[in-house]
Amino acid sequence: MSVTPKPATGTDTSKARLRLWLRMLKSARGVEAELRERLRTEFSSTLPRFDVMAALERYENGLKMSALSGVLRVSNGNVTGIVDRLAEDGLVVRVQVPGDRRATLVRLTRKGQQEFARQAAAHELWIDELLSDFGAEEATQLAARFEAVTHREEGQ
Amino acid sequence: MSVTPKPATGTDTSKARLRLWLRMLKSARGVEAELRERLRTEFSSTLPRFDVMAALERYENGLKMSALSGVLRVSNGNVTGIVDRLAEDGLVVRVQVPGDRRATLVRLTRKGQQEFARQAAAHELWIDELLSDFGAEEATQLAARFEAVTHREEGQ
DNA sequence: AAAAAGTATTTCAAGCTCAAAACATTTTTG
DNA sequence: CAAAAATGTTTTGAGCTTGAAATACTTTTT
Repeated sequence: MSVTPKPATGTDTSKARLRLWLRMLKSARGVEAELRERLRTEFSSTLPRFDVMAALERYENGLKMSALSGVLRVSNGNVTGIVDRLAEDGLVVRVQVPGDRRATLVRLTRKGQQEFARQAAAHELWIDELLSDFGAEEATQLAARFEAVTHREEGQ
Repeated sequence: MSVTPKPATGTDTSKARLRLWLRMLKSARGVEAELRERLRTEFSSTLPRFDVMAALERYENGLKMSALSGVLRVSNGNVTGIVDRLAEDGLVVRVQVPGDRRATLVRLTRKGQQEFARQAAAHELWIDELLSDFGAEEATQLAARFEAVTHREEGQ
């Protein structure tokens, strides 16, 4: 009698979890693909760019590159290229941090704020449409249930 | 009085749906990242490679390149590179289709079947662990609920 | 003050991803 | 039959992604 149930392949439960995962993945990928497509055609942009702008929107004082990759949970080097391109388009700026010559703060420009506002409004409408099978209550319930998965994955 | 409710940003319902989407995305990405990491460290492989092998497993007679990208719902050109690398490793083979000199059939080799069996067993255990917050019943229920999202996204 | 350890960011190589273009071959049409 | 349309695949170019290495600077230790 072990305290932790012995993990076994082929259990009813493990099969059900596997099916759930496959569904979740298919759903999430489907919605994501649709969002990518619409960002591309309607705003000539991408999901990673949108994600970066969304993060910067929440932190008006700007974020250091490392903080940005931390918030987005992507690798350090990853953000460099995305911010490079956003900066080329004048949507963000890199600002030197006074006391520390290593660090830079990334911030949305006014233009970036305006552009993000447009995209975010469209984004919310799209999600509303794509998840229209869920009512307010069910959506709230399900969201709560998924916290479990999220929290299992290390802090925050 | 319109038949379809007028879409509006900032509704309670649309806010709830947005939160649900953000949670789903975070959960799915978290699990996916963990799977990628484990495939990388334990099998020196990747999720796309695993996906391709899983598809080929289900179709023992092999799949044409176009059918493969159709099943996986990724672009045509995408699969080319993944299959190239799997073929280099001797896990799949390209077989000429008798009547049609344009097409090739991709098939798992014996080695590919054996390797996939190892990985699939580990994969099921990982999912069982990562989704351990869901019991058999809840998992089944949720999976059913997500069919809605999947089916909203065009055929199959 | 020099050395070592730590922090912040970028660069690099490899692989994934897409849409669009290019090729090759087959089928249909005029 | 020849031209045109359709089908099957690969190539191409741009961007995203990662982990690891390289750079640059700051703080702590000795």
